[in-house]
Amino acid sequence: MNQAARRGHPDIRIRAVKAWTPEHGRESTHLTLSASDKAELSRLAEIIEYKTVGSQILFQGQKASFLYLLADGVVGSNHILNGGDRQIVSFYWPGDLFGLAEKGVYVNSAEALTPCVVYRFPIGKLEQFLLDNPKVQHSFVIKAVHDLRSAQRQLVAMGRFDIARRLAIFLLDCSGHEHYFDLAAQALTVPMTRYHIADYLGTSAESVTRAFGLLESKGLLHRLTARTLELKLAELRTFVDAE
Amino acid sequence: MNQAARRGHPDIRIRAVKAWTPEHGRESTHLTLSASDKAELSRLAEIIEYKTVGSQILFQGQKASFLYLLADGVVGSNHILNGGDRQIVSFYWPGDLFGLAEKGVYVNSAEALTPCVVYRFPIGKLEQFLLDNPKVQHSFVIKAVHDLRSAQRQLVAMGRFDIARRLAIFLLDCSGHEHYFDLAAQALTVPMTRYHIADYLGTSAESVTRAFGLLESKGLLHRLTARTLELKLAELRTFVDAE
DNA sequence: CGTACGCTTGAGCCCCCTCAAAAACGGTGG
DNA sequence: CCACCGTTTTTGAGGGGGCTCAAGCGTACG
Repeated sequence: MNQAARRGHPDIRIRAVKAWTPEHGRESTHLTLSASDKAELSRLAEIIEYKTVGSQILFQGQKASFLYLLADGVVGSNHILNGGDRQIVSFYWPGDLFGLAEKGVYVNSAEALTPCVVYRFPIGKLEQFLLDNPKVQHSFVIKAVHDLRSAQRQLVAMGRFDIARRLAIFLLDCSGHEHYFDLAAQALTVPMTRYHIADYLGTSAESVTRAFGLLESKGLLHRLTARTLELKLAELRTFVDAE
Repeated sequence: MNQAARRGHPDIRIRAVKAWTPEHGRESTHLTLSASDKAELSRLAEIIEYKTVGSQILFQGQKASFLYLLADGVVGSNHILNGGDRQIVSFYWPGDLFGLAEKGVYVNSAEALTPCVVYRFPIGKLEQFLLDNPKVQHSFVIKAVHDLRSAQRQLVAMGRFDIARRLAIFLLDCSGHEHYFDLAAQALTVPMTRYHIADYLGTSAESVTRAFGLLESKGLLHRLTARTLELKLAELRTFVDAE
């Protein structure tokens, strides 16, 4: 078993951009929960650590008893088709919720792409807590809407962008996550393999490599190693915007 | 102005499949709201009719002041890119919510594909009502999660299915909406043009036509007219499942 | 009855997929 | 510390699905 109970209590934070509230001043990337809400939430949950890369956290088709909040690490959520093809539906970063279900059954599997720490909430207790705490439930609405927007953005990318542009968007997304992007050096540490990226972008690992080659030849990034990239954020953005 | 106030109060229903509740017996396609909740909700909203096909209900980039509940008709929600390309992010059917926003601004435009009737909720009032009525807010969580699943399903289709299969999935989705699918005759009345379908499937109108041709040649459907199709549901499903 | 829009069909080309294999990398044990 | 081995990444060649451009056809509406 590659999971273990823990002592320390990592912070409970939910990563989301607000839907209906205009932003004044500096953007905040996380929702604010009161200290007591955090405390009560953490009392509902179990903290679980997945120490080995590649651990399966939950399985498509399994009875859905828990909702997961990622405290640390990166998780990939994928859907397997009859033919065996795999589509990664989303990557999750610290502060994200995962364990999407339909009629009580998980819709996708979830795999740890790095060592991970998660809060695991029993669905029933969590639902009751949310009904008793409308403000917290409101945060969950915002989070769901946030994830819906992300999915739609990816949908637009899949429908209208070629693979180089999809990759550029993906890298820009990654660059938004502090722990994996060194602001000083503008260096991104990509936590996933070419295969994961390919399955996320709806293409093949070979095409991902070729797209990296193209972006590099255009001077939009520089490969220090296969998994550490020096990004030119502004140039990548104009490349994407040029459509 | 192609909108007008109305007398009658169409039913307030939210179309969604539950996330964490296993289904016992017959599936219900809509959430249940109490009569009093419905009454209070309808008091918050304004009923608006869009009588002409092609009416723009809201615009990408506009300040988001309202959330819309579709009571009758079909709506397309699309995102326009710099280059002018259009991606339809979702079709909405009676019981669906639309008007997705980020930081107080609509992310997509919404267009009436048929004459439509909508409930228009002022966001501020609606949010306050949801905070005061946790059970109703819970329904909105379920609905957001439902839409998230739909977006992810479409993502899988875009990433892993060829155009004929995407079209088949789309037609199967359409066949789930009573008003447009005649169960007795197994005849679907498609409310959108080839261009709409193409922009939804991430392809071109020409390719949509050719995909129709392929499905027809395989005996999975029969075109009575361009917009009325006799579907062989079971055959379409096995075609999709064969991947 | 004409015109605009939606639908269909055809021809040519390009992006990207697949198959194949080499090169680079990382971890393990001697 | 180094040699070995599996995995990951890269490169190459060939073929096909789908895009674009173009034109003909059907149909609804003024």
